Amino acid sequence: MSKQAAVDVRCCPPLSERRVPAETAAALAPAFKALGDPVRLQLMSMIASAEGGEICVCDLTPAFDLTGPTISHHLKTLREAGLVDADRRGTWVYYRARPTVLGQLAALLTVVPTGADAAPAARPECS
Amino acid sequence: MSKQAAVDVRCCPPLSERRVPAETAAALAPAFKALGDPVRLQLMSMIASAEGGEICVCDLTPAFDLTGPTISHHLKTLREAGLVDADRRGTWVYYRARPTVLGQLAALLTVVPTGADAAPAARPECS
DNA sequence: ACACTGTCTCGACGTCTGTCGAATCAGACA
DNA sequence: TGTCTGATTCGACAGACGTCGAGACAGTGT
Repeated sequence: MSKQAAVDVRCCPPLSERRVPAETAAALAPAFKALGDPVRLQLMSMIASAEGGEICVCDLTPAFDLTGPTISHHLKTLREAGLVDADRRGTWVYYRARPTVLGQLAALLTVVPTGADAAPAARPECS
Repeated sequence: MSKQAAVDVRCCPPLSERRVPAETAAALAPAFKALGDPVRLQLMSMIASAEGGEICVCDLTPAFDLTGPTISHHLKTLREAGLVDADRRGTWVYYRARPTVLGQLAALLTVVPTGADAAPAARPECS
């Protein structure tokens, strides 16, 4: 308890809109740092895209060439960054994404189409 | 040259939409890692929100309680992550944001309001 | 009660990171 | 040319990070 403090910050004016104050940077940086490892980025994706909104650690671990303790460590990092929630159910532990925090980070990085375009259509949608 | 290789990856289906493949994670993680430091997050913001789209290192350095070399080191990190571009003009060096990469990261984190989702309003929009 | 399975914590290790001061490089201007 | 200022690179150091094996903890089932 008392961990997972990160990202209490009010909200999220785009990075490029106005200068991010030091406290906001200090609160948000840990979340970015947590995503700054390939393994954790994949874990985050597997959790966020899981059927039913949650996924068992037992499905996460075998997807990597890493030991259980190492995966557990990475999950802890994601948890402490406030990006995911864990929930033990019987023998297994399920992880669930916290869309709010993810949304804050996305909003912060959103590139405002400086000039005309005001619509949030800034979703490259990829081709 | 030859540095700043990061983020050549095609594009950006939201993290929560489909599982991010290992190569994509490996390519994108360095960018998140670069933003995972409070100082660099502030630097990135100052650069991205600068008037005229660019800002002089001489305006960046005095904004922190850090030495010149340290700021220079952080700027190099942002450069190598492909997040900014540097441009020397006479005595001064100007930094400019690369909105494309920023947009990719934002798209990746975007929370799709996928039908039955606990969280309403995907874009907190801040109040 | 016991054993078994799944997950986490602990301690250790080598590597990477953030910071600094000193030295170097790039232009401007006498 | 020489000197000055702004920015980067270099070398060093303490601390943080990613990884592992061993052990502890939580539930299930016999």
